[in-house]
This record gives sequence, C-alpha cells and structure tokens, in this order.
Amino acid sequence: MMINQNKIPQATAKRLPLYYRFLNNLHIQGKSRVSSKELSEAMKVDSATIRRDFSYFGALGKKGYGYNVEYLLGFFRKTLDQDENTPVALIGVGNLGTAFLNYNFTKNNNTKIEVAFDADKRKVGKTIGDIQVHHIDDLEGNLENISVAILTVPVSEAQNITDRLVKAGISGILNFTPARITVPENVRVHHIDLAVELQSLAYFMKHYPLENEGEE
Amino acid sequence: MMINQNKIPQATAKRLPLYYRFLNNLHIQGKSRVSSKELSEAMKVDSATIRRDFSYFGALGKKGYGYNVEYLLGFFRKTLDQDENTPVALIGVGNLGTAFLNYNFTKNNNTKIEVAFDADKRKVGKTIGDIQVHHIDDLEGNLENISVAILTVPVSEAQNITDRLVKAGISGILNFTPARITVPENVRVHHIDLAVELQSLAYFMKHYPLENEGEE
DNA sequence: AAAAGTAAGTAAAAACATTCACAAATCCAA
DNA sequence: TTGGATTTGTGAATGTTTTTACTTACTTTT
Repeated sequence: MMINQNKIPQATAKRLPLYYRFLNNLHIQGKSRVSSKELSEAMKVDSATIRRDFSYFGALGKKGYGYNVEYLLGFFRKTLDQDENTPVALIGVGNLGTAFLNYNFTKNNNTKIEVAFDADKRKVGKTIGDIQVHHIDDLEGNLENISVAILTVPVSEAQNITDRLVKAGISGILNFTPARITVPENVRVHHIDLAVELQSLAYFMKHYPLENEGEE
Repeated sequence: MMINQNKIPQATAKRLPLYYRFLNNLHIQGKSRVSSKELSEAMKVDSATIRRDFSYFGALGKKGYGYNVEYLLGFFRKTLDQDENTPVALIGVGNLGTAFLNYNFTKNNNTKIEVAFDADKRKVGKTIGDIQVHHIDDLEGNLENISVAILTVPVSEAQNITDRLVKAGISGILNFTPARITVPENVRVHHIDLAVELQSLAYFMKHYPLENEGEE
C-alpha cells in the first residue's frame, strides 16, 4: 500500500473524490468515453486543470480521443482506495449528526459511519439510519479499527471530546464545530465551519461582484 | 457602501469571518489586547499570515503591543458589514435543512434564515426553529429582499430548483447537494460536498502522513 | 490514404498565497 | 529614564496552483 507519490499537489488531491464520483456517474450512465472539456463543463473545473491533475498519475488518456471512462474509473478506484472501506465514527447525534446518519454515505463511496455516540441518554440505544447510538462514556471501548471521526458536538465539548478521541487512537477528524481544536502533530483535522461558509459567501457577493468569474 | 478594495486576496477574505468570530469571543471574555501570536495559537493560522491579512486593511496594530481587541473588532464589523443583516432562504427541509433551521445562526452572526421551503406537504406550515416552512410552489412569491439561498434538496432537484432561484433573483447559493449546478455568470455558488470532504480527509490521511504539518 | 479535426500532455509563464526575517516602533520593568 | 523585550508591518524569498500555449498523436471523414 502507501502509494509512492507524495508529490500530488494538495489542491489536486482535494478534487480527486469529485472526479471519482463523476466518472462513476458516467459509467453508470453507460458512457464509455469522455474528454476533459466535457468533464470541465459538468464539474465546473477548468479543463486544463483537469488534464494537469490527471497527468500527475501518468498518461491516462489518448490524444485525439479523450479518456476511457472505465479505465479511468478503475484507475481512480485503486488510487483512492475505493476498495478498502473507511469506517467512521460519528460523535454527537444532534440535528447535524442525525442528518449524517440518515444521509448514509456509501452510494459511490467507501466511507461509512459505523458507530455513533451521544451524551443524551434518551438517544442512547436508538438506531438511526441503521447505526446504533452509544453513550459517549463508552467511546473508548467502541472504536476498534476506526481511525476517522465526524465531530458534531456542542462547541463547549469539542476540545474535551477531541482529546478523548485522540487518546482512543483516532487520527483524522472532520470537525463541524466552530472550535479550532488542538491535536497532536500526527492527527489530521479538517474544519467545516458552516457559519463561516455562509458569511464568507455573503462577503464575496458584496465585495467581489462577479460578472465573469468561474467558481468558488 | 461597496468598500473600495477589490484587492484583498480571496484566501484572506475566506478567513475574515473566522477572525471576526474569535475577536468577538475575546471581547466577550473581556480581553482588551491580543497579539498575532496568541491569535495564531487559537485559530491555527500562522501568525505571519494573520499579520499579512490584517495589513491589507492598513496598520491596525501597534508595534511592541499587539492589537486592541475592541478597535479591531469594530473595524472588522464595518468591513464585514456585520451591521446589515443578510437574510437567507433555506430550500429543502430534510435532515440537513432541519439541522440548519435549528442551528440558528446569528450568535455572532449577521446571516439569518428567514424563510424555508419544502416540497413535502406534511412539512409545509410547520415552524422549525422559529421559521415557517412554505411549499416549494410558493417559492417565487416569498423571496422579497432575499439574495442568498442554502440548497439542501435531493440531488435530482438541484438544477431545477436552482434555475427557479436564479429567476427569482437569488444571486448567491450555498450548495450542499453533490450536483455541480449551472448558473449565470452573475450568480455566485459555493459548494460544500460532505461526501467529498470525508473522502478527501481519508485520502489525505493515507497519502500525506503528517508528523509535523499545520492544518487543512 | 490523405486531410482535417480533436484532444491529451506538458513546459513555461503567470497568478496567487505563505513564510521568512528583520527594521522600526513601542512597551515595560527596574 | 534607560535598556532589554516585544511585536507589528512588510520587502523579499519561497512555495503552490492555475492558465496559457503549443506539440504530438490519434481519430474521423472523405
């Protein structure tokens, strides 16, 4: 495992799951061939960027023809480890947490919430979207083989729970709380701050009047 | 209005709401002075980046001292138009939409969901988090003064509803569906793709083993 | 089989963003 | 009041990402 290349730019890496999903859709639709231009229109990513991104993995297409959907899809499946599943723990079964449980990833997706926790005893024992809710006190015993957590707890609990997650061996956290949590160097945190996103959109609308630009 | 500077880098603009929120917290806590180093530790943004970001707005601090929290906060309040409220429409009162309605922004926040829509008649008429749910058919009549929409509908409806939103005068969309929607040039779309975020985190964990890096 | 068209791949340029490193200004302790 | 400590603001260096522009190779049509 551990594919050699650490050379793929982060910006590219962030787009890979998007590429994968679109290729999968095309494949399901029975399309066997696609060009960077078509992909560009569908995904709103510049076609040169797409070609450059793909090129980090080698020459995957054919000049004058484009890309073979099935081949490309297979390639990305391996690259993105779509074979192996990534089990995920959800911490905090509030409104947002419940949304995640019902959302049920794994349509074209190798990530799946396997276990959920909440501090509210009325929620413990319930099954939401097929997933059992455990009490947060039982966190430590129920994270076997799980290294990724989605954090949807109240902001006041965020750091405290994070510390426990880290101690329990979690090494990646998708943090939906507004808290900028502190973790050891070997733990990766991605923040998604919904209030910031909304304000940021409003700011861009007011101060960056577009009449031409591409995207986000 | 329309503050002169179109010169602020986008990367900086995206951090402004974060800065604002932290300054507000500091102010509430009664702190009157703060350095870029302290801010850096709290927000996990490099201190030089913070100083550089602030500097786009002029010299806001004092050498040897740091920044006056109240002054800086006041400055950002004006810059971010925290005075004027930005009313928002929520389209799609499913799990995620409900989470937003209950989440209720506007703690330190000038964005507020004012109206919600759904296609399910059983939801219409309900009040969730103080917000009335209207039928999606009544979209066009109920978007007076609203220019921002949060899109949390099923992916199959995304483009169709987007077209209606645009026709009804919406010029900014926070899109939580996996669809990469098509809009006219003058409409700004920010995508938040939860499945992609999760997969992307998993990819980074596997291929970018950190033992040192900063953040996202 | 030739000509016209298409589209990948990429080198180089441009644009964008972060970080270093330090002078200048101010603070603060004794 | 002096002198060391602090901390900003920023030029320059570095790093990253996007975009341009073009060659090459293949496809398709005639």
